[in-house]
Amino acid sequence: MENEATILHADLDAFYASVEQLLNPELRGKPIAVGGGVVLAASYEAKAFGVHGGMPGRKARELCPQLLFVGGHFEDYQRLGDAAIRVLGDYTPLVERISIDEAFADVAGTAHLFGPPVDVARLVRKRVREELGLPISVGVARTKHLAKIASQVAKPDGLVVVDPAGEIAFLHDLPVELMWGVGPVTRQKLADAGIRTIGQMAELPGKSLERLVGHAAGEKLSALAWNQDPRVIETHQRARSAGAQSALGRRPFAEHIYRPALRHLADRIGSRLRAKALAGWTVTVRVRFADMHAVTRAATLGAPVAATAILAEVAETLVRQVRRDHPEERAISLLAISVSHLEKQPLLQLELPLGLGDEPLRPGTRIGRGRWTADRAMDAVRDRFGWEAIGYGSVMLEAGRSVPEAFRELAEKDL
DNA sequence: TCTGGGGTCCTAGGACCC
DNA sequence: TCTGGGGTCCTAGGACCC
Repeated sequence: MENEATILHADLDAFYASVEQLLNPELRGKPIAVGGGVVLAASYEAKAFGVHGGMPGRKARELCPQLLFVGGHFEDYQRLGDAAIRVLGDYTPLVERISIDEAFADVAGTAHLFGPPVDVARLVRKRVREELGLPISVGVARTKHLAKIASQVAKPDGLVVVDPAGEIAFLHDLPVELMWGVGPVTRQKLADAGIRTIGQMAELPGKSLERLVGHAAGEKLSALAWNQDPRVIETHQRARSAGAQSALGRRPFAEHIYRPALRHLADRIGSRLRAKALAGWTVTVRVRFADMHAVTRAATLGAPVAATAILAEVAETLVRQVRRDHPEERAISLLAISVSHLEKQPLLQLELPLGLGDEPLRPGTRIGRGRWTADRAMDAVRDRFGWEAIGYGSVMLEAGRSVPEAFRELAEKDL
């Protein structure tokens, strides 16, 4: 069994852009970008001009003057992404969703029902095309790493099967940046050492690779280059942190700016945590200055927190520390809060003394006055009437303004 | 007019304990 | 007074992924 290619990696092509072209036939065959200030997704027609996700809208327009910017149908993205993953789920319970538009599946145990993995892959592609109207690429291989690379090679709208007998031949001619874990920095380091293909990386002595990219990354990349991938399908993984961030443009580093912004971020995180009965011990704040250089400050508390007001107060204290440490910085461009070391909360939240002044936070600071009841009441109102009904939700809408609220929710991982 | 948002994991140094 | 090593936790920063 282990020598058979039973892992599928399915990846919807240019997902948001494809949905827009599905919903509006006039957009089909044309270069389009979802987003505005920043490109969230580009159609293949736009990619031909060099436009890609994450690119500033202005640069995209320079590359492709006829580029059409379209508004996001965020609810449709969620609906169609869910539907595509459900198609995979029709053939095996072993589905690991990676993001809104991407998932692994292991069909080892269901061949007697649906035929060999290649047949399942063809069926999935056919059904997603016919039932949802979307192109999806699928890679089939013996490991997750090979299946993922195969689906990338298959794009757009293709199917690639890696025969277990030909894995090394398939892998070794490909460029290193197709590997999981090789981003721009590592790609450049490897290029500087004359390494461009996975085969060249495999030939490199392990020690040399570790000197280039560090111990852990070196070991992982070496194993992958030699086609050793120990990862298995994991159907549900617990979240390790929950965070929120907001780009602010360029604003004064002043309390009347960061205080309401932090309130809003704390509110988003707090309500997500409470919805899953989670709380976290460590609060991390990130402040990005006008020159895009960023610093972080963290504090591990004496009790896990999920209350909006507590999160906001801790975050404000940490940001004040940043301001004290960087008095020369006059403007900020982004604020972020993250809560980690999460744990499941018992039903009752204890009332604890609050000890936060202007002095720096120290590990073990006792903190966590309840405010649980008020937060839960607010959460309940929102469950019925929506996020905007109550609270800090609208405070930052005019200030933040970069990305629609709905897009944030798409990016949220299940906690 | 610069440059989104939500995550995971690793490294390195210091504190602290044994 | 000086020397020492291992283990763990914490913080800050960075690379990477979608």
